[in-house]
Amino acid sequence: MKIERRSGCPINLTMEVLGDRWSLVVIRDMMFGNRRHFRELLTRSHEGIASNILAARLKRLVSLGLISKRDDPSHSQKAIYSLTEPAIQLVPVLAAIGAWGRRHLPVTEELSIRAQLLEQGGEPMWNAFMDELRVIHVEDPVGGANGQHASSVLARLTEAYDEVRRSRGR
Amino acid sequence: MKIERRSGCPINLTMEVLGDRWSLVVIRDMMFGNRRHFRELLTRSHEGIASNILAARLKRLVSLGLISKRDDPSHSQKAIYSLTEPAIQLVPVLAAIGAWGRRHLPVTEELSIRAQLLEQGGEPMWNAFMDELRVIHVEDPVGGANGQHASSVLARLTEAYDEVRRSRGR
DNA sequence: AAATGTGATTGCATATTGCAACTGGTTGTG
DNA sequence: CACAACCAGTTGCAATATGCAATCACATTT
Repeated sequence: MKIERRSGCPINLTMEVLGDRWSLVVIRDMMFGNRRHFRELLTRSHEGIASNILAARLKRLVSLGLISKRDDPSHSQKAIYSLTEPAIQLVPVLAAIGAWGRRHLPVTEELSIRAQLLEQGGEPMWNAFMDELRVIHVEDPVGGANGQHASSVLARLTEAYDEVRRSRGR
Repeated sequence: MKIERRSGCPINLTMEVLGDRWSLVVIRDMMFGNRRHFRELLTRSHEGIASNILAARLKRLVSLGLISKRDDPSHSQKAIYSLTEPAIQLVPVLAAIGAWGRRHLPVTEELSIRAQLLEQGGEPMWNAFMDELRVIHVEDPVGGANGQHASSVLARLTEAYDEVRRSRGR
């Protein structure tokens, strides 16, 4: 995948890589929702990404080295997508973006509770979260995709999210 | 300006507002380069943004409330663009993005020195910087556009940038 | 009067996005 | 074994966005 490189500015280059409508949303779903298969990303997306766009984004992110793709041993047709180290290091970026969006945009409570916890947790929580992501995406992507690892930060975020959803009647 | 609102997730909503190739680059130039006029943003852009795209982005960002536009008293045709409070609060986001880009993308030294200093400075520096931005963009946008205010953080960043440029022969 | 500076707009080609339908294959079930 | 459900995408097509070069109407400076 060619990246334009109109300048060597870190902000510009990051926008050339992630400055589109969907890339960060896909990474968000993989990171916070542990969506690891094409169908999961497609059908459980709150925003309703189109299948051709999802396919194009996944291909692009793989070629840029932000995510990896491997066969799922349980099903010859299934593929497991995993975050790579560069994408895992986007945790502080997503935390900052989430904190900003929560303050300045019309977010809903259930979908912003995780951003709030992540902001409150600060750097120690981000580091713990990144360590967990390394286990389930890099060290054991297959087991990680199947939920075979205890992840305390991810579990706390997910629990808080489910809690709000329940209390609002789902 | 309509924002789609495909979901109330803070990350999604932020991408609906800022998830394109140019918006954050324009905000970056206003923030770190104090570019406050159309021509400045157009001709002193490292990336060479096209004039119609710049015009469209400025209009959009004004309508979203991220930047404001007022007449320049020194020239009846000139307009001064200023960051508003929401855009000023993007400082931590840009710091995180700059830090990530500096680590994972092929940045040049001269264009990443500011990202490095901003990362090292941490939250105290970001807060001081945001205070300075409030002075030159919100409290006195006209004087701020003319460089009439002492800004220690911005001055330090700019100085470091000029220093690297000189030492590499510009 | 002429040159330059100002914030844009226009025309046109190409690229991206969004949506719906569809493809070729695998797995699980009665 | 037949058949439905599941799987990762692809295809066709319309609408929108981007990129580039030229141009515009007006203001200020020389």
